[in-house]
Amino acid sequence: MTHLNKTFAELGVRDEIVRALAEDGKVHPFAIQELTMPLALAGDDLIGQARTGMGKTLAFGVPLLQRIADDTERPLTGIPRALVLVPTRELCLQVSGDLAAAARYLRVGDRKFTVTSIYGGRPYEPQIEALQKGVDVGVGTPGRVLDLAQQGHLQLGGLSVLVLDEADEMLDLGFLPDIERILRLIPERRQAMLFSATMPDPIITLARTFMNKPTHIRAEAPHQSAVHSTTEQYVYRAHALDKVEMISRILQAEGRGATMIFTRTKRTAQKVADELAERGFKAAAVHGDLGQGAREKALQAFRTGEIDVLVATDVAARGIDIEDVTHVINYQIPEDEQSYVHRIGRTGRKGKAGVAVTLVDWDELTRWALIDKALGLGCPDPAETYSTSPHLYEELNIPKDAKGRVGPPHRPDAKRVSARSEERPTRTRTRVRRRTLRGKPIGSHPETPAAEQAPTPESAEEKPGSAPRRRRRRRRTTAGAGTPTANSTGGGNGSSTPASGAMAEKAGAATAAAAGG
DNA sequence: AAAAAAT
Repeated sequence: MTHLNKTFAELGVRDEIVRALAEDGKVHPFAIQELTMPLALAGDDLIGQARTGMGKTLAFGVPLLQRIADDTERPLTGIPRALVLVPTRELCLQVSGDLAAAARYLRVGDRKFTVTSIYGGRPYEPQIEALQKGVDVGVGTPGRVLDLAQQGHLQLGGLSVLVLDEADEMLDLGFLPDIERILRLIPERRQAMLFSATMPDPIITLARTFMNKPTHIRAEAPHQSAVHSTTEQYVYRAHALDKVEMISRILQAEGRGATMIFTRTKRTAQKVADELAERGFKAAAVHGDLGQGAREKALQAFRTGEIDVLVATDVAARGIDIEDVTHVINYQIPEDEQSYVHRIGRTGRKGKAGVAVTLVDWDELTRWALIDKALGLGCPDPAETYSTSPHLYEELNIPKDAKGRVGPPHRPDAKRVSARSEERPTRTRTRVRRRTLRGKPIGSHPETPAAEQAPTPESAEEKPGSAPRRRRRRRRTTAGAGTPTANSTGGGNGSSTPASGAMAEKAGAATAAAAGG
């Protein structure tokens, strides 16, 4: 599922790039990279789809670098020849870092090949200076790219390659206007490559309006789940006031590594991060209300392991590649199925195992059911999982009541707690779907580690100092589905791409991180 | 309806 058979060298990638990749442990390309190479090098427009963490960045990055570096008819002049657009500033830094790493041995005459990031929230000067000194590949966010282009500092007339990373997001309503403006500044004759793990049909239809007979390449068969089979998905119903407590217990699970917690709003992200920090966890928040410096600082601290809990809005849902993220927790359910796929895609990358826990609040049941249905998870009503999944239950050490139901955490302030616990939806539990949920997480491996009774770090005591927490509404729960593998081909509009051959399974290799500031 | 993205 992840790899085919050739090496980067065998695919015709030039020595300088092969050497850089090899030094970073990348010798065998991931399936999407190998499938994309021939078409991308030929200059074809294409839509590339592969699951999260399976090497999409280099799938367009390597051929992009190779193509413009090899173009003898149009030697590099320092005017950008390729532009990669991404939805967030942090992803901009990551992608530009990845491309710069792959290009580090390439040279243009007597200078180095240049990749630069162009994004907002930072002073203009450094970016303008870099552009004036000469840039071969630009990686940027729409707003700043447009801004610098309109100011005349970024010349887009020389582009021969345009890439939309997280393409479905880039073509979503919020970004579309900017993308359309940028397209008007780019030469008609250019190669366009769109990549994402999720590509809703309407988006593909829209994409075809500005692409030239794009080939749709998929590393997995269309019917396969967009989620890795190596990621175990759990869904629980949870009451608003219990979420932080539940999470604090999950955070004590044996084997937990770096963990990302997603919220629907910026306020909640900050609140949860603060509460977890108060409880002694090494946590920080990342969301759009923070200054760019704080955003990058938090992400960097998370990358280095200085902190191991990152609470974020969807600003960090896509593309961010951090090794060893073992758990992803949805404190609030995502807006749609694409967001769910991308959020939990922060774990289980490159063949590694991952755990995704979604907490669903009563108010979110209807919306959750839609996501469940869209992804075929088979767990539409978390309320019914209330007393199931004893397995995970033990593993996460989430408290349950005498009847074995996942109950509210034990709190000194028994009054309030008991009152609320009586309201718990004991009733709603139909047994119908229980079989689906019994025991192991839906779609996960039958064998899972046993429980671990880790003591709560700090029981939920009332913090004198902390102000009475304002509660927000929104919750989530339930389990996920397992997944597949393999490759296949997708027939895009007119053209289609051949499926891949046998996929050798190999861990390691491929995509890397790097960010650079 | 939320978040992101230029200032």
